[in-house]
Amino acid sequence: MSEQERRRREERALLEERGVNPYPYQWNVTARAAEILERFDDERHQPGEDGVAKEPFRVSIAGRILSKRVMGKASFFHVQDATGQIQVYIRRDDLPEGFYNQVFKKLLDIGDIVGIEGFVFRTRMGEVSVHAERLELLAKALRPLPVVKEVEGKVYNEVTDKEFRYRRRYVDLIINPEVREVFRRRARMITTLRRFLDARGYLEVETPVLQPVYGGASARPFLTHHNALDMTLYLRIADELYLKRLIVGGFEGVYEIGKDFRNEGLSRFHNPEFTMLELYVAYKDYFWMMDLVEEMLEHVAVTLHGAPEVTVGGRTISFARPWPRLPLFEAIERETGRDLYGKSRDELAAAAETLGLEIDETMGSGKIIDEIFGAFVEPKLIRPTFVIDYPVELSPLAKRHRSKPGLVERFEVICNGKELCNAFSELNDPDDQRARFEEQARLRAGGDEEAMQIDEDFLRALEYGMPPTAGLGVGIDRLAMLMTDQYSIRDVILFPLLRPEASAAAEGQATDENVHVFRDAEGWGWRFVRDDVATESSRFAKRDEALAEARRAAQSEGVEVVIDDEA
RNA sequence: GAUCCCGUAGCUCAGCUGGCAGAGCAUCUGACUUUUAAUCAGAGGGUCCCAGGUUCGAAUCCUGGCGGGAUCACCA
Repeated sequence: MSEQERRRREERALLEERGVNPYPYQWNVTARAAEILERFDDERHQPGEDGVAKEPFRVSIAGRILSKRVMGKASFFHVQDATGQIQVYIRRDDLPEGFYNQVFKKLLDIGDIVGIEGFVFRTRMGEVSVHAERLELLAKALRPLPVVKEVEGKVYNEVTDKEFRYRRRYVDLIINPEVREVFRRRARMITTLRRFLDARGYLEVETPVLQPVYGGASARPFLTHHNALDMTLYLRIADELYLKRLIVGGFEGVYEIGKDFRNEGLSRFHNPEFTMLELYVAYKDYFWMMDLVEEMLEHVAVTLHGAPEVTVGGRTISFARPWPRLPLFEAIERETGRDLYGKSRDELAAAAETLGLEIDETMGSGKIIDEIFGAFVEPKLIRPTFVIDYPVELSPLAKRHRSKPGLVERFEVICNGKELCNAFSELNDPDDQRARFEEQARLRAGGDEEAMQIDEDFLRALEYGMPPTAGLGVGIDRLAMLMTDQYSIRDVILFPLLRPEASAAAEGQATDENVHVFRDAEGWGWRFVRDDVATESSRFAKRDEALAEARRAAQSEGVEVVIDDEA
């Protein structure tokens, strides 16, 4: 514990000795900082010579102390509430005997949460402030807050360490107002989407996150286990198959905004859990859906920015309708000079190799086309663009194109070089769907861990008949990155996934019930203790090898793997 | 998974070719009743990420590890 933390605990004890509860129950807030600054009127509210205003502006506020300037028998400090900061002026002689010298000066710190009653005035230096007549501690902070100072727009001692900010987002939010603004804007964006869809009569629904069969996308899932039923469950990788069941059920427009989980790497565009909007509308096709997406995202941009233009990374991107609609193969031909439509797998592989891409045996034709698109086309598409008509191999849930053999009626919206939306005319022929699933099963047997599972119940639902349907998925986090001008997905997710802190692993969950991975002089190993009988592995040179073995052992024992913070 | 960069006080950071661990803010003591990065005088505070090596001597050099960031790969 640092000196400052020890001191704050002592202060708390001294407060308790004086009969002050460091954690009282409530405070009656009548005004917030931003609103006080806005409403203050010098004519009516500023006290005159006699110290009395025409109309005294009395307030009761609450917030966190962010700075403290003691000048003998009077002090100034800034308090921050949800709306911003306001200065408070406090004088010894306005408060009960001893309070100012013994409590305010000695026992209250930056970071403490306080309530203040008083009247609003403007100081000689011109800052609208609250003249405190009563001050009460509402919560004692035991850890010191990083002190960030700002003068004329220049910020001093700014906390720039990303790890600190992500691991202690609560501190980040206190000291970085622009971070609060990002998440407010994200919330406004989601509200705007919801209102847009509600206004059209679509039903917001919730479908299972825990699924016995996962599907709706190509991705590796997270596994979990249900004890009572003794069964493996998967965290959903997409909502799609359940939402389409609801279209079978007779709802004509359903949507869901929720988390999907994909057991894959992290990057500035990928977090293992992320937010997706999915929408399904009966009797519509992908052309109709393109119109809707344009209208919806233009509306979001205008609502958040007042105009369809959005600035991202110093570049202006317009969401104004209409957006270009570019067939996938045309886009590839435009950028590579090669017409790949209708080409065989081997011809595609040869083309890709002459373009400098590495192709291996396991890659099918759809995969090769996707590689070429990702390398040569996607990064070039900056303004929102519909890329349409994908190869059927890449799209096991999309309906075959009405006129172009080998393709499906599918579009992606690419914006700022990255996929933002994915949509299709939904496949509703149950036999074709079964054939597509079976093809996926073959890929799976061939080692493709991302191939889809056969979902028999979904096929049964289609056999009852699903109307023609248009479906859409929107990556909400990526849309939020665009709408808030953030470079990394971690900056639009409040608590992005990080490796656990070493101390957390050691203090938190380490029990003998689990398989422990450790490191000693001989290398990495694992051990497991049950009924005082220890099982210990031989040593591995690499942590990952020991970890993989430990996982196997843990799975067979039905326990967790714990990485010990030792050696 | 690969490559590069980073890890020093509560925060931001300096510390060169190896030689007593530093600054500003924060904290503590004192002064100061309209200050605002308040000011002035003083004080305390360190697992220099961890382990090993080289060396008379390591925050500094070397190796390995841990954590983070960036780029790439993977991933629609």
